[in-house]
Amino acid sequence: MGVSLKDIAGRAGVSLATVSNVVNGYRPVGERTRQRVQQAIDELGYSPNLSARHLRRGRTGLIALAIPELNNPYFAELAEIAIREAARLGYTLLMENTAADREAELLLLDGSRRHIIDGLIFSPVRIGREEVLARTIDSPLVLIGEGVHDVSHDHIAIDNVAASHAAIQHLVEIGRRRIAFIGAADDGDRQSAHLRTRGYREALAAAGLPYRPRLVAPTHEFGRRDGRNAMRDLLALGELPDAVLGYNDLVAIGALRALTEAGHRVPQDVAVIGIDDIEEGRFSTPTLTTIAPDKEAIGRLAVRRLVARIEGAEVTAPLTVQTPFRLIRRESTIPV
Amino acid sequence: MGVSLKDIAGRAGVSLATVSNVVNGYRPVGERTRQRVQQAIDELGYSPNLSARHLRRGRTGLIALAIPELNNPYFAELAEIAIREAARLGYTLLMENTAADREAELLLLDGSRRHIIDGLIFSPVRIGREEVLARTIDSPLVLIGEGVHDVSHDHIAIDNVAASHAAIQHLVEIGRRRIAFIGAADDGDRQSAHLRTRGYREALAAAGLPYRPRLVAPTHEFGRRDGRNAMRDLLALGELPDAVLGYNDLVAIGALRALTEAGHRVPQDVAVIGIDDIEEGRFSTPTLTTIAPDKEAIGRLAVRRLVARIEGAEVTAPLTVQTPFRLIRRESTIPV
DNA sequence: CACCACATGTATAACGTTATAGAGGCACGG
DNA sequence: CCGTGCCTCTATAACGTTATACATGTGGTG
Repeated sequence: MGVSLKDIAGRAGVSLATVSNVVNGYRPVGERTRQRVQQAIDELGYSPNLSARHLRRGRTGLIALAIPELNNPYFAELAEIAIREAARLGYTLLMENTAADREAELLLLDGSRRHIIDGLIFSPVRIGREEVLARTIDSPLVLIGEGVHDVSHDHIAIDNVAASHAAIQHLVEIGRRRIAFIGAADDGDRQSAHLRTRGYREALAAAGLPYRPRLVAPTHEFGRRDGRNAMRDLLALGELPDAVLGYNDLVAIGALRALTEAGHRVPQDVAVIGIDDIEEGRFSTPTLTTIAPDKEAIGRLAVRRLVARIEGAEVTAPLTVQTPFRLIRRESTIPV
Repeated sequence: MGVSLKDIAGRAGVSLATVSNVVNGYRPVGERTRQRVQQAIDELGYSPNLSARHLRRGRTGLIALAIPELNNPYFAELAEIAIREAARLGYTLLMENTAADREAELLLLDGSRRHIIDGLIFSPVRIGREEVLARTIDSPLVLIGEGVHDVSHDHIAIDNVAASHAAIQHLVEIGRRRIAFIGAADDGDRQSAHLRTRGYREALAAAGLPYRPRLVAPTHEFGRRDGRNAMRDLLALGELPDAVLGYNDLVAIGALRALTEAGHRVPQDVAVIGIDDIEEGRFSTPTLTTIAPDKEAIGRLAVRRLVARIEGAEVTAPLTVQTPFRLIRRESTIPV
């Protein structure tokens, strides 16, 4: 089916090895033969078989980015950045969706897909430290997000505790006192939800505000629907907060919708803030105040680190980086 | 580095071929040996090398979905469906982003990535019929979207003319008369923009309404920002429509934002409708009326068709399917 | 003129897998 | 007791590539 080196060699009247040398420039080739070979390549439309190359050389030039939610624009935006950076470094980035599924995450680490890529950038949310450590890893792995800590891999994430702390601090500064948190952790499996809950509690304590469990709404998933439903439940209970922090922008947008539907004015009656700075929040009504992680830094750093590992930085100790974030004030939060 | 068949064979004290037979069940293996082999596999943690398998067998079990805009939730939602369907059929789907870039689209067809996947679902927007036809394709290709027509490949899309026609018809039915179109085609390269523009014009004509060029705003890209800017320009020109059709939901949401910012009430003063039915439109304020393509059908059909080709339906003639769509009324359109 | 360095090309052994051909053992019918 | 067939298992040749070792020719140097 495909055109192979052998076909080119036959056409150009040279040996197979010479064609290979022309293609990858591994060894010098005379100008005349190079031209003949090149011409044959152009005529027959040859492109190297990646599987065979990988088998022989151990490299494909492919890396993968595995994310838990394809539907979350945060990851789509991150992926876009990572794809660009990978291309800049001569790699192709493939996306894989684990759909926040435990089995899918495990399969990613053990599975045969590992054999086809040179390295993996992985954002685990359902498996823990032990499970990551237990795997024998033959190709480089860079972790992103707060799913796992203290493992012997490069790890890039924002400080989730500090991020939600900063969000609450902003709400406190504009005079809010009854601050709800939508999208808290309801069981043990999503680490960043726990961390953001901690930041929420710490910030309340720092501001001298009481922690009211009835203002904290756990959700199982973290989409718009979950945010809306949780907010509705909170309102149904008769708890009207004067501010709401969403686990992420999607949850915040869901909460925003529930508040609007119930006739509460945002931001006058209730201020709303999210985390992620997805583009959607710049176009919602009202526009959404948010904590913006430095996606550019996360995406680029993850790719660069992975490529460095692939190209032989085994000796270097695993790197743990906390990328910066900043508060972006928009219409959804104003002083009381 | 990785564990290979040879390692398992050594451990279990059988031949390499026997291990292979245990793994793929190609030939019967005695119960006792099967167990020994299985045990060795479990102990050493073997997983087959996909590159080698591909090289030998010609199949990887990998298919790819190449989309023009990762940031567009429409494609993310479509991808999610396709990934599920692929998994159901025993395939893994990889996503690739062409970023609506001409070079990237061409590379996809010629490039060496083709060698690593069994087939490709492709939504081209920058290359045309001739360029698709000119490629010698060695692995199956299914096209989606309206980028290319009448090529000798399976092709799945909605009827874009009919879709925008339906949208305009709805606006007319609720009494709107000055209907703008944001996100028209401004040059030759995006086919679906042309088609949707045509549907707009045809529907106006059918309703006996004049076509006013000043109400038609072309954009180069089709995101929220583009919709907002185009709408602002329209307003700046003093053209206040009583309804707006966006090329897609993102453009419509951008237009919505521009209208809100300018103090116009949606839907009372201006009705807004989009195309795509992305989740975001179910949570915006106001929620967005839209033309909903059957994403489930498109995603599943594309994958099934591709898998059928991979598994040997070469004889069958190329299939062209137009998937259905329907109008979903939400808050952004009410009668005058 | 023998020798060596160097530049260029080639033959070939892997990489890990699967499919083909065939080897060995055993039971059964003639 | 031999031929036949079946049931297991094994040896081995590919798949397309790259790296190593080797072969050839050409020019320069002692």
